[in-house]
Amino acid sequence: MATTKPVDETSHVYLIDGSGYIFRAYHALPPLTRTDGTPTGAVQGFCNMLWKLLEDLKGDDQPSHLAVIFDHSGKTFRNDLYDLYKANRPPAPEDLIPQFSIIRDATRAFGTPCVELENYEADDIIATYARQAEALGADVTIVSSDKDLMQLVTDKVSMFDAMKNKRIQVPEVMEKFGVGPDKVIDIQSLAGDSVDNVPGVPGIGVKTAALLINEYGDLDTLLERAGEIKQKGRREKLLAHAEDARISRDLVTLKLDAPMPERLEEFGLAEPDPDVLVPFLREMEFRSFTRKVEEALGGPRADETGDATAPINRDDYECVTTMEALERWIAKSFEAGQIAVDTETDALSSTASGLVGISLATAPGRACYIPLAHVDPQGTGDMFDTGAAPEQIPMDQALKVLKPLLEDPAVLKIGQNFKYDLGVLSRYGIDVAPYDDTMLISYVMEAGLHGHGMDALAELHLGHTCIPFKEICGTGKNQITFDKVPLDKATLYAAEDADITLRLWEILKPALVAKKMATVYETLERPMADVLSKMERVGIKVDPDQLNRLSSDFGQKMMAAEAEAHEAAGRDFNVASPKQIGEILFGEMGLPGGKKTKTGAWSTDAAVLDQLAAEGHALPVALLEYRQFAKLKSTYSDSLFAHINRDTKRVHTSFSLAATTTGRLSSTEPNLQNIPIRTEAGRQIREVFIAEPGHVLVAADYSQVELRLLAHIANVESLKQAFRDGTDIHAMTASEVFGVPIEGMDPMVRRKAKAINFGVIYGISAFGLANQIGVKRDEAKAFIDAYFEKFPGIRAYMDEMKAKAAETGYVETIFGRRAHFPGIRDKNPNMRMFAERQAINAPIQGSAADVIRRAMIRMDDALNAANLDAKMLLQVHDELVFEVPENQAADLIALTAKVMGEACSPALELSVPLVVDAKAGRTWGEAH
DNA sequence: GTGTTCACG
DNA sequence: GACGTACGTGAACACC
Repeated sequence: MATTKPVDETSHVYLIDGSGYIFRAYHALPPLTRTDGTPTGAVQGFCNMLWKLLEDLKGDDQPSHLAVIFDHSGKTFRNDLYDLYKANRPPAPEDLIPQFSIIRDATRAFGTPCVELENYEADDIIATYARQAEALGADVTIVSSDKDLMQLVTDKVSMFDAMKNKRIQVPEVMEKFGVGPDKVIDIQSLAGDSVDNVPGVPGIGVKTAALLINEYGDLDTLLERAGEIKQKGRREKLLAHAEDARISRDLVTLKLDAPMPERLEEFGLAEPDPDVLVPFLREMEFRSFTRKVEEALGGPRADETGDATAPINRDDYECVTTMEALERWIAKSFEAGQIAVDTETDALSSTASGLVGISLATAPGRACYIPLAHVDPQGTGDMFDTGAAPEQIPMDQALKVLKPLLEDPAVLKIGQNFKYDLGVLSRYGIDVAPYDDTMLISYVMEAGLHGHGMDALAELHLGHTCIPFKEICGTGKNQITFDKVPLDKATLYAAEDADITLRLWEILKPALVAKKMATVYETLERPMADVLSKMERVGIKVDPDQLNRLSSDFGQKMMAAEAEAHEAAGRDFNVASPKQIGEILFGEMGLPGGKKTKTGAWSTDAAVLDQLAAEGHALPVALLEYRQFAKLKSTYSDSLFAHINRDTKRVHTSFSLAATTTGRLSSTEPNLQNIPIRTEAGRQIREVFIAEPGHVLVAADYSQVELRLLAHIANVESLKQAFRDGTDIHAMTASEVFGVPIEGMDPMVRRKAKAINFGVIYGISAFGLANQIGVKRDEAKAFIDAYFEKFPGIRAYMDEMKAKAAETGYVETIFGRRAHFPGIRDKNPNMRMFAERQAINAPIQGSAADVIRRAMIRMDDALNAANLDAKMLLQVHDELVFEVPENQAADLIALTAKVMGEACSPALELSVPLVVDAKAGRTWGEAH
């Protein structure tokens, strides 16, 4: 921060014209944006200039005092003098506007006073301070190249053009205006200024004005004696526009008695505080600039404890191969109280991989790798392998001493995507606790802004590029598993992961608290790692024989459909190629093509083929048939079979906690959240998911959670009442919108209302609704209008979410989870409208995600308390699937209804009931 | 690697 | 007045 120090003859006061800086910075830099979409180009340019100035001034010209002065937004007293003043200025560019206030923050972050005053321009404040400093005997430098300030130049006051690195003193002013600084005002009054819309005298420029002033002495004398001028044109112009010249003089004359918001003495120069400036620059994501500043301000503050942003030095990592060294690291870990932990395995799946090694970090830069199951890198790995494995601690011995550390309640274990490591270690008998997860911390704060994998976070927060996995293990068919990586290379990679994780935690955890997102993290995210890790490990049983039967059945149907398609087309072609299908249908057969894909190719999706089939063509029917069975076979029956775990004979999906913008989970390898249910053929896949003998599957799903939450969030009394009464909500909507009684309602009318209800959740548009229910666009629009008429609260909700997103860049769920939409500020209207629909949908979808997360987190304790041997297997957004001994099914159904139904309390009292439908069956299909 | 299609909520 | 649009995912395949 600036200090207070008196101004006297020894002082040198620097006054920076901030507004001039801003515009120069804006035009000098490309339009950078931060990851959240905030434009930052001008901010960076400004920071660069300010930093460079401060650096350049070290030495002879070292300022004693320094301040940045800004124009205040809005009108000034000059507009009262002349209402056209600066009237022809175009408005500031749209992406500059949000940067004005950030630049003021930047100035303060540099520890530099930041001055502005309502009703005055920066120039007036600069003028007032300059004269005051001069009167105290100080030297003054005005950092600006604005000619309007040249009237202030004296032998004590000079200007400095930071761009051209040029000092402007009396001779330079003389050169520009042809007169001394004391006559600059007179020149400007005559010459005017088209940029500021100062009228001046038409036809008189700087050259002529200088001539006249040098002849007549000053403006007043000139105007008095204008009649004496010989040249007719000049004489008449001056006589006619004398008043304009006087107004111009009032406009260009700088105030020397502006009120001073701060005393000059308070501008005492001080070195920027790295603890303020560095975090600011980092938040702005000026990565290389941040590092530069860091180094200049005393270098990275790496000490014994290490600093998260200190340079990463992989040479300091230790490969731990003796018990003695391991004991040393364990002791250090207990001492540190918090360590980063990362596991290396021989495959990507936490449920089907062997532990290969563990890395630890006790402080930034202090990390080790403990290899446990590395083999000879040159070895073939088969029974003829004679190569010796590298020297390492036997796994059981190492785990025996690591277990107390990893389970110690006083030592926090920090991981990145820790669900993975929890799962691996759990299979080796270690239940890690307590823990933090940097991926989840990042997700809670910045969902929607960027990915949350380690590479992305390291790049973002540390400006560090991690060693690519490919570089260690290779790629394609030459890829090796981690246990074959030589220990030196493995150590670099593995220890770096732990090091980075610890550094990320040191940066992210305080930010989590500062942003008040710790509650969301603690109640909705962190516990989920445990819950999901357990579900993944349990897996779900599938019937392998049944899968095989389905695969061959689907295969036969594919072949039949393919033959039919070839027959209908009159030639052979690749039925799986949308490109060839398009060529045949819309080229050779000359059918009228409907939709195009976004690349301009003919669309051949199911909607298009359905349409053509309805028109009586045979080929699209065969293609639809083929596609259906090809999908079922490749994506489901074949894939599920391939995913059966060799040891458990079950299928173990992996749930991603930080993949979606809204808070939903996703499921991969295999995706068990999109198992078919809508068609008869597809439902056969569901029948393959079975329970162990003596057990049943129970599927418990929320009934219309999203609509219920919408009713609650948008506070629509009639909808809430309908849910309380247990009314059929779509019928009720139809009745309201179309004015028909619920009794004996036409199912088509109800279908339309249902589509509207869903449309609302998705951020409805007439086009989308028309498309969905097959009506004309204006008809759809009429439905929507009628809907909003009946439920004005919904429209208010939508407007509110759009406004909130536009203002803050994010929207929130009922439990405070945030979803960010950088596209909301995109200059492309389509992108913006897309972001608006997302912003409407996210609080609803995200709140539903929060609700089921709360239920899942409580479920384990609830099952234990009820003495049920049920296991939670899957989550499908609004549904939980359990496996339970047959005789406990009824109890489990009652329990799920209770736990899921009461998931919001006590944190929140929902104004609508949450209804849960639960059913038991021998297969997943049966449980529906 | 990108685009298209299609499975789910 | 034209433009392109329902929200959120993951996997397989064709094609470059």
